[in-house]
Amino acid sequence: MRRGKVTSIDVARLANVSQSAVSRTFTPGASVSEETKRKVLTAANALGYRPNAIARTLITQRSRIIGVVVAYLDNQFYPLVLEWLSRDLQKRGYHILMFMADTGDADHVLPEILQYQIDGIVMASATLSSGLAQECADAGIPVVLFNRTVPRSPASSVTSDNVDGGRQIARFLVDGGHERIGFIAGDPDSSTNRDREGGFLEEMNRLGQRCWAREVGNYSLAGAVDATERLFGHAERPDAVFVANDHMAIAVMDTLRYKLGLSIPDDVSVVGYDNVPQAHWPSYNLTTVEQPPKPMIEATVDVLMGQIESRSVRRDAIEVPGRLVVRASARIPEGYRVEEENASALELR
Amino acid sequence: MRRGKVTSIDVARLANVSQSAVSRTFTPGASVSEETKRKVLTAANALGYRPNAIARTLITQRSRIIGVVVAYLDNQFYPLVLEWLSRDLQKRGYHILMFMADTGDADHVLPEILQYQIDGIVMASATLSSGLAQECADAGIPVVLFNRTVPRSPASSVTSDNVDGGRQIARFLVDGGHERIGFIAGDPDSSTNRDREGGFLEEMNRLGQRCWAREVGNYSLAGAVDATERLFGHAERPDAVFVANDHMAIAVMDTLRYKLGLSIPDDVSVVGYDNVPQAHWPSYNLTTVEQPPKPMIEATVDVLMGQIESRSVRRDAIEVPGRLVVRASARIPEGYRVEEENASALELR
DNA sequence: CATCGCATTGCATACGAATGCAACGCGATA
DNA sequence: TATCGCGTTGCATTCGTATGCAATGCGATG
Repeated sequence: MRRGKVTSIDVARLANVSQSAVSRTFTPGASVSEETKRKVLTAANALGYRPNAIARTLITQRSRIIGVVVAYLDNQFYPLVLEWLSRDLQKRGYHILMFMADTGDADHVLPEILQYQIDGIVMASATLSSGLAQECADAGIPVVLFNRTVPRSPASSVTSDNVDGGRQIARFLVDGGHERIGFIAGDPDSSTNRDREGGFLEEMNRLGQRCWAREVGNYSLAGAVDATERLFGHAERPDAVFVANDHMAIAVMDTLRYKLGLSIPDDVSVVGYDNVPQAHWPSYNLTTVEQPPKPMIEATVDVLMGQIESRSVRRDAIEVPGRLVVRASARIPEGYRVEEENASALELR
Repeated sequence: MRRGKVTSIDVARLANVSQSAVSRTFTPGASVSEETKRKVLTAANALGYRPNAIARTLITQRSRIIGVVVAYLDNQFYPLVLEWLSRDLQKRGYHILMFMADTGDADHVLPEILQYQIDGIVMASATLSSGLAQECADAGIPVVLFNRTVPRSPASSVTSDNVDGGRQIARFLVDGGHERIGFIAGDPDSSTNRDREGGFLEEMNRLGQRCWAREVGNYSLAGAVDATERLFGHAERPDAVFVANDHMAIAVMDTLRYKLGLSIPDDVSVVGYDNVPQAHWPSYNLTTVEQPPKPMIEATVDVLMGQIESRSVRRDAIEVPGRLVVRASARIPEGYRVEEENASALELR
């Protein structure tokens, strides 16, 4: 009895049928009579039989496991993505095998991943080199870069329109009458930062302004604090900052208020990116661009399932629109509608 | 070449050895000469061979996979646990298969879990009935309840000393001269809430006070907001609140400040539990009891590895001490040392 | 009544790696 | 030179399930 040692053969024996019959009973669409199925289910139930997913994987060449690579989980955006992605996949009979990458680069975990015969890979807050992405493609394993793109990579990607988001923010801040608009960058090598900054600068330029100052925060809290101190360490300081994501923006706000004694938005406007749950906590009330998690996750699952079912690895690139969410952390220009939060501003789910 | 179709047989053929030799090369401690090993590794490298973990699992009866069941990830405590647990396990060659439970009760995901022949289970922010825990024990699968206990369950558990934490908070608040101390409970059925509340009430009693008022917040943000409004909705209001975890305490603070216009800690002291990263964000500066994640995770991994290696499922119950972390959200009595945060209060990692 | 077709069933094999067992080779020893 | 022992090696089997193929039985049709 130990180690869940009930096999299809045990069930077959008890039900007086062949092992094939047992297998067919648990294979949707297989050819079994109602009568046989009933006998098998009764026996299976009596013995507490559960099909062995590992053995099934070996023969069908499908594990129904998706490898998810993450580099960090302290930016709240990612835990939420993980939760919903997992629920979505679970509904379809798939499960997540987690891999933590040390830095943003996940190449070193790939060999481990490949050992598990997973059906697909999702990279979130981590990137894969084109070389390894190609290797996955050759092996017939679909890869989705979540919230990232890599130029000539064969991997698929799901992102929000970061360039447009950057533009919206530039317009919003200029419309608000700001004249010294600064930028705190995330990881300068990341596609999210490049796109957000690119759109932002482009639109600033179109509107006849230049980015007044720029510091790098590397998407970390400590980096954001330092960047803020550098940015505001001079006699003349910015009257607005665009911070490349909410995670940093919150640290920026705290630093501005509690270390530099500035008032938001009276002394300085702050805008972030992502719309993480904390962004509408009353302490922050952060104006930001939403990256809609649900649509992004749905797209990710669709891409994966599509490629898995058709057994063809393609390069799908899905981009969902982002939406400016206006709250109170930045001066509000004429014509912008302030986000109406739920009855309680803290109803997060 | 597709589907990573390189098997140990292919390698054996190329290296002019038997399949056994290939297997032994990749099995630490097996009997192979240096010479053979070299040939095999060369061939394996040339073909890009990776042992198939699924096939290995089938024969060795060990998957090196730990099933982790979580009910939600919005309380920051859990993503961090997940991250570190995953890193710890990865170092030892184990990986996490994630399961999301719908409510706190995880019984319905167990059948799915069992199909994957996992070597152990960790339940975090989710509970298993004693019946199913017993089933796992019978199947030889160790189960660790993380941050939870269940009375007569055969499952192991790792917790911090919640009773003592509750006592420390009572003492701290009474020492602070508070006279109307309220409590906002989490999930009343959870062991964490019971223990924290139990220790708290016991010590209050010992010090000659009673809990002035109590509301239930169910460990959710919305619940905490409502509980706060009920608790402070009368003419006479508490001069201190103990909130059963930080996640809720933050919502409580925001509600007190921005909805009720109260000042912390001048009008009311707030104390939480867990010491999540947000607790030392300058906006909150929350006094709380730390549940030390690293020791708790180490204990969890030790328990799992111990039981897996000895092939014996026991009921280990590990309890690590908690520590009161004094910050600025509650009036500070004589004799308590305020926590010195790192250079930057935002250096979280 | 003979024939055909379809649905159901069992047999045998395959998936990829680990391992008990026996055989082998080599050097050391008597 | 014959024997012993140890370190290597290959053979054959095993893990638990899925599935192609052939065999069976049944009712329907002519």
